[in-house]
Amino acid sequence: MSIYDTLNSQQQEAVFRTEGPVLILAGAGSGKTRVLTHRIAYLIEEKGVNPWNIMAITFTNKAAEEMRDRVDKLVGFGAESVWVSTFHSSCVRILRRYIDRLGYSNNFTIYDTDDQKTLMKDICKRLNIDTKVYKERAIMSAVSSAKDELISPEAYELSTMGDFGKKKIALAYKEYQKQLKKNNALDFDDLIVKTVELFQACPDVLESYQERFRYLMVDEYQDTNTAQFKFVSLLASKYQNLCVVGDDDQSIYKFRGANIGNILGYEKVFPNAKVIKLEQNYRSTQNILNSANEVIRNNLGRKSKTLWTDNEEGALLHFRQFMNGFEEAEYITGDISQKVREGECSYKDCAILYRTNAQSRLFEEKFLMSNIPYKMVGGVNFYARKEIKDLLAYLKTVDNARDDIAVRRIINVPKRGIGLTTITRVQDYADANGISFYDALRTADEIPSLGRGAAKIRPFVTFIQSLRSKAEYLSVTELLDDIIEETGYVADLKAEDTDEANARIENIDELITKVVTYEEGTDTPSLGEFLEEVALIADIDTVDSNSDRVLMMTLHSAKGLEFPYVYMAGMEDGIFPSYMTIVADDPTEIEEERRLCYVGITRAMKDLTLTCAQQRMIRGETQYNKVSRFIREIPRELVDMGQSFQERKVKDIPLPSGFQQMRQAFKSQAFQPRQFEVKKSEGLSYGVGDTVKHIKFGVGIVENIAEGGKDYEVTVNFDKAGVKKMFASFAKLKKI
DNA sequence: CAAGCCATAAACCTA
DNA sequence: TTATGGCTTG
Repeated sequence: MSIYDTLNSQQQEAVFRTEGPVLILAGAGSGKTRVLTHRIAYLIEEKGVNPWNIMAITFTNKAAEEMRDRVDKLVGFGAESVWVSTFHSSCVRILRRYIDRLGYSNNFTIYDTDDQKTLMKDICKRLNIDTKVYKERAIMSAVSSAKDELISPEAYELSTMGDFGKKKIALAYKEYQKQLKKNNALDFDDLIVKTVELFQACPDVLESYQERFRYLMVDEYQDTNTAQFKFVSLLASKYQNLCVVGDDDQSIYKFRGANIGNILGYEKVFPNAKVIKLEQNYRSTQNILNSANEVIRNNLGRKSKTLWTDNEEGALLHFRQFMNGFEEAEYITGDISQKVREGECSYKDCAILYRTNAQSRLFEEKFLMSNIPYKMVGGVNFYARKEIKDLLAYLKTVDNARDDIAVRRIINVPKRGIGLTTITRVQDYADANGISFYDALRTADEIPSLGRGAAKIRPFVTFIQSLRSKAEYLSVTELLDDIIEETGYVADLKAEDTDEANARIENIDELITKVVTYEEGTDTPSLGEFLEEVALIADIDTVDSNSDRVLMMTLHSAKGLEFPYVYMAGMEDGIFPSYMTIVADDPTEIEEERRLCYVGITRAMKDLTLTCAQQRMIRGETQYNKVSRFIREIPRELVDMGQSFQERKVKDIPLPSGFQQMRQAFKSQAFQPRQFEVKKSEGLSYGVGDTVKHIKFGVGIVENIAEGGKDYEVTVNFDKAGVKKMFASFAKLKKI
């Protein structure tokens, strides 16, 4: 009995076919990670391949770690020499070694989205591009897509062909790359692009990596872009042992340049490719799987496959519609805490998935209120917080003073009386003399236009210089402590003594912890390596599967994960699918949303709840959305329609049958007054003279109720807030 | 010349 | 509802 006997025959085929190009079409939950890990084990143990010659590329660091763990368990020795990492960290490792061949220096900095934006803003100013007409964001995304497609600034310029707007972008693109190089910095896209450039410019480097990585495996292949594809195909072009695993139905990163053609056209690029389909699902119940199949069936342009499972039929899916987002959140949190209380599951078995991060706030509030432990993935990235970025900018400045963005970020943090005017003058001087911003600062005394300003700059330069010499012998932890101490960063926050300032201090403490953890866990810790690790960290990477908390995240972040109980919230047209894709001319955009829905449904192992709200506050405005079209695509016999929260609270109203309610939900236009009429008659549980409670204004007495069109207008005299008029359906008054 | 205040615009998903 | 930029004031 070998470890391979536990695989089904398709999985075995995928494992045993080690030579030549292989495309594994792996449906959701079909055990692809298992296949990949077993394949690595097979290569090492049965084929005698040196682990050193194997490379596996995953989507996130978390997935890489997980894969390494599993390979470790499967293979007795040598597993640690297998190169398992993400595209980005693989490329960084290669570039750290060879990027000098492209004229950068090897200690380059990595710019995150914020840094990119700062730089782009700068460039627009410099090139006199009116950011009212051409938004930095739009320019950036144009540049980014160009890079994803491996279009150089020069090639982009040629393609503009008299298009005035594109010409501006071409100009900005060119200047942007020039500045990056001057700052000795790369953005995320560059990490891939420059590696490809390196391979193309230096055949000897390419050759050495081709020899090293004789067996290549790429996970989540459907989300690779053109540049990434070029990267792997260059590496694989010598030995052709490229095994890619993906699912075209789970391609959800088109907006980021993912080229679904990479998977649909794989056989064209590698004509002798062996295609293997994994269609047996080991994760979900039949009901969940059938729903997913029915939804995704509505997409054209996909490789046909139908997932099936031996698992039991399982519970029906649940669908619940609520009056508003508050009730939706209340229901989901209540449902989770009930399940936990009754011992059905623990918190970590549950996940709430939503389309946009903004939807998380209501859940967060409810979780806090009901004392439920939770962890939110995404939102404002820890490393994007101001205080963290400030401190990191100090570290970056010490590490690479050519990084103008970092230097300019901290030159006046804390306040040193160096303002925009001074900075501009220094920048002009630097540009005129072809030196970096920091070098200009060092010679501030020689800049005539500065005048008195030069005196303010001097202490800053001295400070940085002393940090740099200390960096020679101090650990990263000590260096960071020194920076915090000398700048008085934490001391200033303490003096502020607001909740916000305290939260910032906590974040800084966390950063210190992270530095300490890093230094303890590495044999040869270095400042540069720490900064690099920080730059490439994704939110999902920090999720600890051991702690017992409810997870909440966007549908995108949920890819690759699974949970026994899944709640998909905000299932409304306009939210999911998003408004943008509904009004778009391009029908494939809806298809991408549908794939996202498919990803969401297939995260669930046992139980899936779909919820939506009739009205929802979006950026301070109330919107009325109809039930998501994706709900309609799920056969109703697979769904339990339940009773809405509203109706459960008002017991004396006879409940409509689930079927009727569903029909109504499906029929409902964006907003039907008739529906409101129903709510109106059943809604008010209070009358004139009753004491009521309002969520914000507190306790008050109802003075008047007036019929106003589709709603009641209630006048309440609040103890604290005074007399207020409000609409009954919005105010959510409770009789006490 | 810098710092604070007010008006205004903009909002998806991300390594 | 929040972030950004312009404007005013010290």
